[in-house]
Amino acid sequence: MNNATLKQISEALGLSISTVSRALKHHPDISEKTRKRVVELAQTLDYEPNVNAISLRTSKSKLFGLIVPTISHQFYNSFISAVEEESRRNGYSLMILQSGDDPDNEITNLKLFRQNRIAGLFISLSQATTNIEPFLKLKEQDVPVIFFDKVPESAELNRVCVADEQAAVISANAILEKKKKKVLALFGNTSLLITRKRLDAFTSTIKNKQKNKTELIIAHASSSAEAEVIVNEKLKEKPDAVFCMSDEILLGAMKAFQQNKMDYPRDIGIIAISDGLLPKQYWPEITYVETSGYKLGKLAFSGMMASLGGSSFGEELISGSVLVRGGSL
Amino acid sequence: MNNATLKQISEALGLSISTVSRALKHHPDISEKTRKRVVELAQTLDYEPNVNAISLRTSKSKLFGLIVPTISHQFYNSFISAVEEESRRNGYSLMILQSGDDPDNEITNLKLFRQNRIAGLFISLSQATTNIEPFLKLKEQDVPVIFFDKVPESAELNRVCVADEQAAVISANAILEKKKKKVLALFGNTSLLITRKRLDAFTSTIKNKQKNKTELIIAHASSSAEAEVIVNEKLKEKPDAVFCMSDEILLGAMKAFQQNKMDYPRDIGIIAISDGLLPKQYWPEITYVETSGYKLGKLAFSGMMASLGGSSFGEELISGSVLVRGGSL
DNA sequence: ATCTTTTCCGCAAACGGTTGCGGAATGGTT
DNA sequence: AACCATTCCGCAACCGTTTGCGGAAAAGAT
Repeated sequence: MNNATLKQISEALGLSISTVSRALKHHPDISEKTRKRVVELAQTLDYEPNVNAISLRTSKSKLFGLIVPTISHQFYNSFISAVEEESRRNGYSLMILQSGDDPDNEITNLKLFRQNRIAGLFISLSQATTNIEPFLKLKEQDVPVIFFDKVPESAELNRVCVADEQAAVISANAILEKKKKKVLALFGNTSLLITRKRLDAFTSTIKNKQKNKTELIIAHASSSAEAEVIVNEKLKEKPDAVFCMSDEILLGAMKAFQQNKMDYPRDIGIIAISDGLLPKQYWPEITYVETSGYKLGKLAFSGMMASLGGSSFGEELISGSVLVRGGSL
Repeated sequence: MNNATLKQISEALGLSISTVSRALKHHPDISEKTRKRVVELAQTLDYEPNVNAISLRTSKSKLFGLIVPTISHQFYNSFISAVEEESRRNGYSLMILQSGDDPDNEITNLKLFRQNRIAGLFISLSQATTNIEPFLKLKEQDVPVIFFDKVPESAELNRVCVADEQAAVISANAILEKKKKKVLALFGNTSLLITRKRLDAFTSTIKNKQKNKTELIIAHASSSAEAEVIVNEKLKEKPDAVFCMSDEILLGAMKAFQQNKMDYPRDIGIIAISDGLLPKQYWPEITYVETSGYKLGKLAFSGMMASLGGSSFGEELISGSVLVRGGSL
């Protein structure tokens, strides 16, 4: 389908294939004169080494796989951008697949990746995934697996997460600082580790400062639509602040706000944990605790390179969850 | 890096490599007895044919490339989902790269794709791309190129677009139907064919129905932030309807609405051309003319398969742009 | 003139899978 | 017993690249 080969160049120049190969990679055996001739022709012919031949020979590909529940999510978008950037800088390519939050698709994707002989895998698990056996099998075959964001519980795996507890604590403190008395706190599905971590950190922070006597209404939603319904319902209890643990939930909450013509921050305060894109879509902009997918991507990539180098690491947290003040609290 | 090879299976079974190969693909030369033995062992060994070896041998890869300005866009997300689905169904893989709306990145991405010997390319051009020479070169090497959404002007290329004119006409008619008198119409950068098509169709539809004497304020914005500023400004002229030709512009307009505490549809009507995700984030939901990335993706894929089969096609339009009524007009 | 370096380059095998061709083994027919 | 057809399988070459090894040619040393 494509272009020139070493053989073609060698024949055109009356050299052997091996000489051309060596010339192209500055092997000291090759004279400067010959090298120049080769390089020149290679350029005019748009020669690109055939990665298939190289991969076949070395049994090493320069391809990473990445699986996310959906790319239609700002957090993952920025994560992907970071990994893509770093991959390129390090001579790797990246293949992106979506699980659609379906464990079956994860398996299918995994098979595709194995066929393509990926050198490593980044994965954020689907909500329903319980069996991580297939991923371990990959690991046994010396293909590093980096779990990120939605990670399994087993501790000896390579995991990269945002600072869940920290983000929740910062959120809780921001709410307490504003002397809110009745907080509606919205979380995702508790089957996810990430949910439980944020939930625990948030509630214990609120409760430990008993002098405030802040009341807490906790609810769970596993989709925007669900969050919308719940907020519509709970608004009757007149909370003076709402906390959303994710973009998805924030979206539902904001829709409920609009339906009830809530005037924030006057009638009610709102704060969320977010990557930062969605909060800026509203006016006043939503106050949020930033969990950067981009930074996490960079971290995940360095973890991958370390794993390729043979080292393994426990769970790592990204440090800088930081409060970004909008006008919503 | 990975698993079993034909050689390993053949040695374990005391057969030759070729017999194993044939057994695995139901070649009639192989007896049922032998085939069963082979298939069984292959399964327990998790045998997967090495795509590198196959690609190397056939000079054909089962990999498509796809370039979009950014994956952080609902229209492209759904387009990608469609192409991904179809690719999988047809035994292809998909590699996704972002140009970041930068022609230089497009070239870099193209190089990556050539190294990976892609079998075909889907691309939505960056705003600034003027030189499509490199894509033509690909085409000469029998790698079909399907342009979609942001397409170049040359007519003999394979192009797949949404029904731009139709969508604009539907929007204009919806506005006229509501007897609006002063319409603020927001468009993107005129360097894009897509902008000019929508602009022309929209304005001529409005103007041709002179009995309405509808006044038209036309403005251009190439980002959300710009749209926000413009709407804030133009709101002083008291339009009674706003038209946004894209999600990006709608986002900016809505922010300006919120800043001015506009109560739509009471104070002002709004309508947009969109894939449908963003309009549903607001309440009341925004009335929009749907341009489905998903459908376009399906169309693009069938175009790709046709091209691989040797046929070429002119510009194709997706038929069904349809009005989805929210509560905003 | 003979021998040793140095410089420069080619041979060949290997990575894993496919496939045309030829051939051994088996069974059946006279 | 001689022959033919059928069934089943292996040999070998090829895709493009890399690399250890060995060797020819040129240059230098004695």
